[in-house]
Amino acid sequence: MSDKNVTENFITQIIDADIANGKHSNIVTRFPPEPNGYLHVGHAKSICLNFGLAQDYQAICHLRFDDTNPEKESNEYAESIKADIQWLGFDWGENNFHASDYFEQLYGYAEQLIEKGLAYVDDQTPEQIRENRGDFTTPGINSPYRDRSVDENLTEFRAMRSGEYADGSKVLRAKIDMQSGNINMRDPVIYRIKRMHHINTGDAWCIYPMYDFTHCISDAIEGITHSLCTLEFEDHRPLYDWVLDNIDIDCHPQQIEFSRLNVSYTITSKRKLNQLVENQLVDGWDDPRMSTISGMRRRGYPPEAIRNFVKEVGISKKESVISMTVLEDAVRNVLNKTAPRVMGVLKPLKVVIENYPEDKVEMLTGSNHPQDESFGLREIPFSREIYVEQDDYKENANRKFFRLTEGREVRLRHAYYITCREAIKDAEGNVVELRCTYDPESRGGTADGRKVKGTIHWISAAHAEPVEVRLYDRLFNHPKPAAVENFLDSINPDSLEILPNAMLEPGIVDQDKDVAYQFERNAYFKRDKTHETDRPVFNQVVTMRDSWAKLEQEG
RNA sequence: UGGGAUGUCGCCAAGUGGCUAAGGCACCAGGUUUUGAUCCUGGCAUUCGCAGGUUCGAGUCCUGCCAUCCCAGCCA
Repeated sequence: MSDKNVTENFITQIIDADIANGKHSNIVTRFPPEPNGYLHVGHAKSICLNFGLAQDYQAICHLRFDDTNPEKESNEYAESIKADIQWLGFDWGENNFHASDYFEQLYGYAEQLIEKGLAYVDDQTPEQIRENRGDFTTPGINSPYRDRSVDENLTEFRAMRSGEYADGSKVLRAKIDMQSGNINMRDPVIYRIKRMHHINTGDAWCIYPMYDFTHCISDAIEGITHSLCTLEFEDHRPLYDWVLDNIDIDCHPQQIEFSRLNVSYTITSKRKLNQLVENQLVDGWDDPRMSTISGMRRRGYPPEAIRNFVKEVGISKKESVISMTVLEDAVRNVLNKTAPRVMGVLKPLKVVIENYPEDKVEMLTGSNHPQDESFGLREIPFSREIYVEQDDYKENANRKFFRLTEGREVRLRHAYYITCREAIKDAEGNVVELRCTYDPESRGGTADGRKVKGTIHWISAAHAEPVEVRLYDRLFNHPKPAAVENFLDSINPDSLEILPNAMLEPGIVDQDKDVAYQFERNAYFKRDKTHETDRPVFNQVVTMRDSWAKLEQEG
């Protein structure tokens, strides 16, 4: 991969051309969320694009809250958005703006449109406006108020601002073309009356500008050069341009649309995500199974992995669904290089090594990363009673099973060769303990040239630290849950598996909370936010590739 | 029988008329390995939605067709 944040795409080509031909000396981008919810992977794409482009061109990217509809906005959301962007590794510096910072200027531009005869106050009811807008095949009908005089419009609009009219009783509309094939151009509403407390301007206003009027002007005020948004705004671009062409402003940013990011087996609709939270189908917005940025953070995804993922996926105008495996691969790639290796037994099975002295404890040396010596070594206690993974024993196993079964010898990672002698079962026939013997000459895991195919992980029973481990699977069973009639029907009932009795090698529970570990042969894990020293909880970040699981499934 | 967009390998995605159609994921086959992990090697589109046409030469240009997505909030 290149050292750029954003690989070449049709947008960088436009930018390069604009710089080459002198249209711009450099770029200014912006990420413009409405603070009405939590950010998800889809937003991550936009953040990585806008901030990444700014870094690549040594330019700046603004964070602008698109707060024109106080109905759904809150400071809590705004704060979470900032935290998510920072966590992803981006910095807006001094450039945190709000559309509401421009309310006064916006109002001025609205009066300007009125003075030019390009906007009018409409007294029709919302229903009348909708009816007269027409539909895809029927042109709209001009409002009876469309030809009010400039003076009357000015008077009416000022009265709207000063609070003389009830909410919803009047709107300001741009006078464009009720016959347009593009419905956005059929005299779009640009101001509405809404008596509502605003998170930034309080009760200063009772009229609020609409997105289409606000966004382009905000971009222009800030000197944005390239205004990047998603495909559904393609139809709005003529309106974006119309507004800027018809007010007195000397900056005209270029709106460019790209396709949204969809990841298979996930959902990115704010409404649906909210439903999951409301119905307590997940543990809040940051549930590790959620596609929210806070969810991925809690899960343990490294921000670098998300950045790499977005970069890998690319930018285009094609509607697409990216396989979740691409995201997981990005996570594994980072974790493989950064995660210290430790041993953790998820489903413990006790093993007694019959020929090992009862009270002996010896310290064995293990490497913290087999491919990177800089991770150093650690001492691991070994004793007569250990735990191994339940799945590492199988009765009547065939030759392909390189693990424990009666009479088979395996290597204990960093320790000794042991041979399984007998499985002890309870009354129901469940294997509850293994009796094994070890080869004292094989300390460290090497012996005479005997070939032992299998190496398994283990933990000294007396030294094991009990932890709760949470395993995650996809939240939905359907690759495109949003396409299912009722997306809740496609929820995977087994997306969370709690293992309350996992065992971890000593010395890990109190380590740095920001470290993700590889529990060798299992998966990558990271502390959950609820983790306490006396009640440790680890989340599975992502499994490792498992070709054995495939073989086993095939039989 | 409105307007806007998109169609290159199972999923993404380069390609901007001229050598054998990049790369990643997935998949398959080998090798190394004290993680059935990692790593390494090799295989994975005679063909670019379809049909015509222009050209010495087309995924790239033209015409027609087909498929899919978005738009009728006083949401963004």
